[in-house]
Amino acid sequence: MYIFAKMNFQMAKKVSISDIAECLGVSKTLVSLVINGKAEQYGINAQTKKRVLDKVEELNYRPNLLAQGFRTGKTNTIGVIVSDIANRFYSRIARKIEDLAWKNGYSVVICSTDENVDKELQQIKLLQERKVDGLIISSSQLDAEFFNTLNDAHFPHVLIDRRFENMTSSSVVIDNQSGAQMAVNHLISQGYRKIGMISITPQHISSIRERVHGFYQAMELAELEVNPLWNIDVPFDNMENEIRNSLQQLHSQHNLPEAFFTLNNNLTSTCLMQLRELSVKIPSDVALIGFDDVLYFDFTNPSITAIEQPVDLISEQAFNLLLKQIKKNDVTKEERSICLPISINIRESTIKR
Amino acid sequence: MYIFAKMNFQMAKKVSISDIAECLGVSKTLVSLVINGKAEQYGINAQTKKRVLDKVEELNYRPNLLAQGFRTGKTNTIGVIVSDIANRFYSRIARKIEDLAWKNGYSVVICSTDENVDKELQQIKLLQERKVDGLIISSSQLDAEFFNTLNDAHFPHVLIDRRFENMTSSSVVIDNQSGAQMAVNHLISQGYRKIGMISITPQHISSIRERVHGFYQAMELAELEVNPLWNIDVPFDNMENEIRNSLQQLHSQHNLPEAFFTLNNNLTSTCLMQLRELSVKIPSDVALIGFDDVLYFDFTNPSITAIEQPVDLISEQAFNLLLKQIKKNDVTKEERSICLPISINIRESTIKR
DNA sequence: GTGAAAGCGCTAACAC
DNA sequence: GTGTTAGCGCTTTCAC
Repeated sequence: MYIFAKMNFQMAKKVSISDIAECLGVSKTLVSLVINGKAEQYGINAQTKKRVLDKVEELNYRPNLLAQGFRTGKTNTIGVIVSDIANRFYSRIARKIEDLAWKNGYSVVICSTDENVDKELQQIKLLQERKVDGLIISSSQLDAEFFNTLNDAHFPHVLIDRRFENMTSSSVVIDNQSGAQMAVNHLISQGYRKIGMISITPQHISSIRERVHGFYQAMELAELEVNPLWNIDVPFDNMENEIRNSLQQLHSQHNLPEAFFTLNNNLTSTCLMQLRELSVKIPSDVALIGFDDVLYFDFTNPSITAIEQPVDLISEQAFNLLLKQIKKNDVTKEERSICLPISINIRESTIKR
Repeated sequence: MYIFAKMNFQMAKKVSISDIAECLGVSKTLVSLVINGKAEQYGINAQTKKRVLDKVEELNYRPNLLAQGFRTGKTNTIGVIVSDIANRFYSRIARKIEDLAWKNGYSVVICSTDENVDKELQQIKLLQERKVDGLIISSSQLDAEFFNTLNDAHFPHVLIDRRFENMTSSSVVIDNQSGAQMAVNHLISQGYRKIGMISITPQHISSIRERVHGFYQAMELAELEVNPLWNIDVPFDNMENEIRNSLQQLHSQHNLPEAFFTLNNNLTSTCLMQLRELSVKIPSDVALIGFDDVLYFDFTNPSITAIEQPVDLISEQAFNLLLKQIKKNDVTKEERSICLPISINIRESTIKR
């Protein structure tokens, strides 16, 4: 098999549809129809069909994908736009999407936005010009209006991880609010009362906003006070320094809360590092729970409790929704807005001894 | 800027080069030449040029990239093929390449092979049919002959991370042998004598083979014996179980070595987990050093000593080599084979107290 | 059942 | 300096 494939490869010369036609003394049309599986539909003679197919095999014909794409406007390529493909959450999603795409004959073009709107916009435009058949996108800071326009133009696309109010586009997100509540309630059940939160700006990103909302709601329901000093808000591009400074200050004032809830895996890792640096004991001095679980939270010191997102499911649902649009199947109002449940992995960082 | 870009976006109708030509009463050729910056070269009147450019602006003309690609055979797209884009080493490389590509006007198509030769071959073929301008590839199990053929055909490509003997293609790898020696020597300098190695099959992958070789060489130079029982060799797809079993057995026989050298970041993580599971103290019972450093080795328990690969540099050099080939600049025999130095990050897991 | 021909949007050789 | 023309490889309408 391997050797055979390799041979095929070497031979890959440029044989076109008209070469086949000429060889066989038939028309290009016929060849095209057979190749595209429309033989039956057009009532083409079974023998003729076989002759074509055999010749295709013999000459090892491979269609010129560019010509095909040019002609049809279809490229069998989809675009994936996220803030940073090196972030573990997104790289896992990308991997899963790539697998599904491969199985369905699609290639995947990847773009990282760095949470930059202009870059994101340029990337969407470029991908459209490249005539990708669809887009799966975790949008930084565009808005409902923008995607609605895209939707009205019937350009297949699915938003993941983040979405906008009053948006008619398809989307797959997770239940951020419940996730945050689950996190806070777990802390409360362990007896923590003074709870702080470390979040990231820009805060209008829906996933962040909903997590923040969930936090406040859970605190309110438990009739716990939210101390603004314990709510640390850091910018996307200077996380580490800002977290260090804030924690140092609280620590020197002997004013750390009993627990921190961090809003994504990067914040969690950074927070862990900085607390260790300050020799703050986890969880005895300060407990730590994070949104978004990653493999290594299992063997850090201490291991870290985290809210887990169903990465594979997100990818699958998003891909299915996209494929549906590409195949021109209607996506009903009910189908197009998917919200998936989260779960919690409880580990040492929140267990009171 | 944002609003403006959005407006442009909405307007994106299909205006072609002949629309411009017609509007202006000039020929398509002229428009094409101006747009492609060949006005001077063809001695085109500055005024005419301006008229064209203005019209392009006014009508918000955007070239049809598919038509362009079809005509020229250039797509401003490069392919990146690795074993698994969700692996942190590769996702970081992909990210860096993507950045460089973006800055140079290229898009990136990503493919994961799962170390499967047939899949890899199919992907290379597909990308070639899609007429990507070049390929950066960490090849699983192809061979020098294959890539030499590719090279003879002047298809731009660069191998990273792994390469083959007698290969004429460009490649960027790291100094695996020295890295392994550095690791072993560090262990020796800390007083460890009984040193084991955990490696992965298929072992003919050059990076793995070289690391193994470096290990043996360093042991020999130090006149230390290599105990075959301490050399654990696990398959790519069943790492975890095999490592667990081997360690359990050695542990129950009270025959663990004083230190383990693991050949990639996955092996390191898995080994750490399993040793912890067995309540083996690191480094007092067994020390641990890994090839390939990742962020979180800094805050595991204990933190882990590791050989660091210059990820950004690998990406940069590979991209530059690729660009050079795409631009038809000669890559000399000296330039085409790059081997980058590694470094060591010493942490708790190897420090004898 | 099959073929002729047009044309997608662009580039480039050649003509004037 | 600028225009004419052919054609990349494919799909698709329409004619026979």
